[in-house]
Amino acid sequence: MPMHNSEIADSFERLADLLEIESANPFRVRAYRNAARTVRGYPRGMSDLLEDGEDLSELPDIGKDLAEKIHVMVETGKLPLLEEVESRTPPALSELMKIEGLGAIRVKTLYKKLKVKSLDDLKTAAQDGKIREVSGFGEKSEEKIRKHIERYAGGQERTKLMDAEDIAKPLVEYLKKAEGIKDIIIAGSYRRRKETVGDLDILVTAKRGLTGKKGESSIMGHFTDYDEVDEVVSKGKTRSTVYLRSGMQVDLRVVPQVSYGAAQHYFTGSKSHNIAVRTMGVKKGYKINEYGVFKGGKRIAGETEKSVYEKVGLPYIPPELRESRGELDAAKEGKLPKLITLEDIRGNLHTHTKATDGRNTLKEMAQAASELGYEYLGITDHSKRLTVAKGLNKKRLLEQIEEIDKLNEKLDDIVLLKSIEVDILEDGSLDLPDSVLKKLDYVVGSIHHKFDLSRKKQTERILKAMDNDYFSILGHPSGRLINERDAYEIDLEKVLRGARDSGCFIELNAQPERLDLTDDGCKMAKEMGVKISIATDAHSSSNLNYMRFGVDQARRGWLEAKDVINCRSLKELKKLFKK
DNA sequence: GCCGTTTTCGGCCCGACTGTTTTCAGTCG
Repeated sequence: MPMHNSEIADSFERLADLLEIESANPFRVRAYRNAARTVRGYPRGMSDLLEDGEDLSELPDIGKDLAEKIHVMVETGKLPLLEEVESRTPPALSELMKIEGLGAIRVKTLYKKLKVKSLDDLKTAAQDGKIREVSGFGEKSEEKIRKHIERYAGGQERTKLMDAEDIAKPLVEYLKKAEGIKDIIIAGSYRRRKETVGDLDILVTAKRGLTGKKGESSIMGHFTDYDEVDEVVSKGKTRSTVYLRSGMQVDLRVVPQVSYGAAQHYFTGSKSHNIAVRTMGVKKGYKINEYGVFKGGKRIAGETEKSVYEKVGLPYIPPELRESRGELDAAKEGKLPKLITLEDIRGNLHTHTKATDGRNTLKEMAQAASELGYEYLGITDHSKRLTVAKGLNKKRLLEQIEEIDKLNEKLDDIVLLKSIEVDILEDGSLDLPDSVLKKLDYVVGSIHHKFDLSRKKQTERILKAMDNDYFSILGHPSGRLINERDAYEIDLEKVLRGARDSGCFIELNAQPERLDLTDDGCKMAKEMGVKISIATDAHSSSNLNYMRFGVDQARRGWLEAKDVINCRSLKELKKLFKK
């Protein structure tokens, strides 16, 4: 079993924590954290890179030493230095640092003074009132620790973007009512449209005259008075942090208007993108922070994000690209993609109806799609193997084909396309015979069972399915459900190559809990010349609106309208489906 | 431990906020 990037990153982070507790050189500690971030965010597996003979020390923040450590980890599954450190410092101390308000120094103090070696020890010490007796701690610290142990135990899973929207939108509406608020934006990974977000970073500017002490604190007061606030962690003139009842952490920051762009840039991240931009600024003799771009103490830019990028000689970079995945080089060379927008979408190629597990009729789906301004809507009900969804057999599919033909005669502003989401069986054959598949406009094939095949077998299964003359689009290619079910193992590069060679397309499933293909997957597909279908897998007419989540993900994957088949006209699309 | 148009040594982001202090250390982002 090859070591996954996240496991390598976890080991580096644990090592960094323990070294920090041991008071190691802080820059060495940071080096491990930086390396962890690089490895965690790297689109390709370290083991794959090594297999291809790549030199890992070429990666940012990975030098000779860490390249060798990764090599050893991939080979043996072990990080000897971590084991050595863990033999003299209790490994669980690393976990204690995840408790809000506890850093390396305080964890070390509690370990030395109270022999706190684990979360349980910490809990007991807090309950017994021992912590307040340690110098440097007090009653309040002890109370906070007690509270945050519970919060930590309640889980620290990232929130799906759609759920984050449900939490953020009413809060933003509420904040807008605060006296003196001028602009408001949710920054952070929410603005980068990442599939999940950790916390909400809300940025506001206040009206002139109200940016003084009084205006800001009234905004903060309004914020912390919000009904859903469960706990106020900190509250200051320019920054406050709360936990909502949902468990979501929200940071609110107030900046003056002249700093709005710089602050947006700073708080939108990603961190590595910001560092790279700041470094470019330093080389030009500027200092860039959340308040602006400064030259010798004088602000020379910062009211808009565009002005910040301009000062370092770059065009505006859309938030979705700010992940240090090559966007700065592309921007320097004037090669940023012209990202796809929701308006580019002309149809939806994966939807279900009442015939299987959908909620609406063909006609209702057609009408809803027409209202969205679509030219076409593909109907892809399930095939017979999926009995729980009343999957269609040959006879019922033929009936649906007839029904669609009839309906199309009556519809004048939209065309329904005949299709199926056919199950890919374990051996790579399809769940319905070619004799019926060939009557369809196109075919979506998906895996709904046997998720646990080996990577090799799962890949071969898909490759074989795509070889079928009538196969058009691979549906939800990894099968993952965010926070619920891991992706099944596939060699995506091989699948993409297979798709290219057999004239197939890959779906970006826009369901907020799927978002499958990933952003990195989209980018890889684009680089390999494989086109994408962004589709909602709608099980009701209202689900058609999930398209925007798919478009967001596509933008994170650098996709342009020309990379997406459902940005084509119906005529062009039909040509694409002819193998 | 990484990095280099100030290149093999000497830097490595820093401001806001809290709590425990009595002028500041620790944490966070």
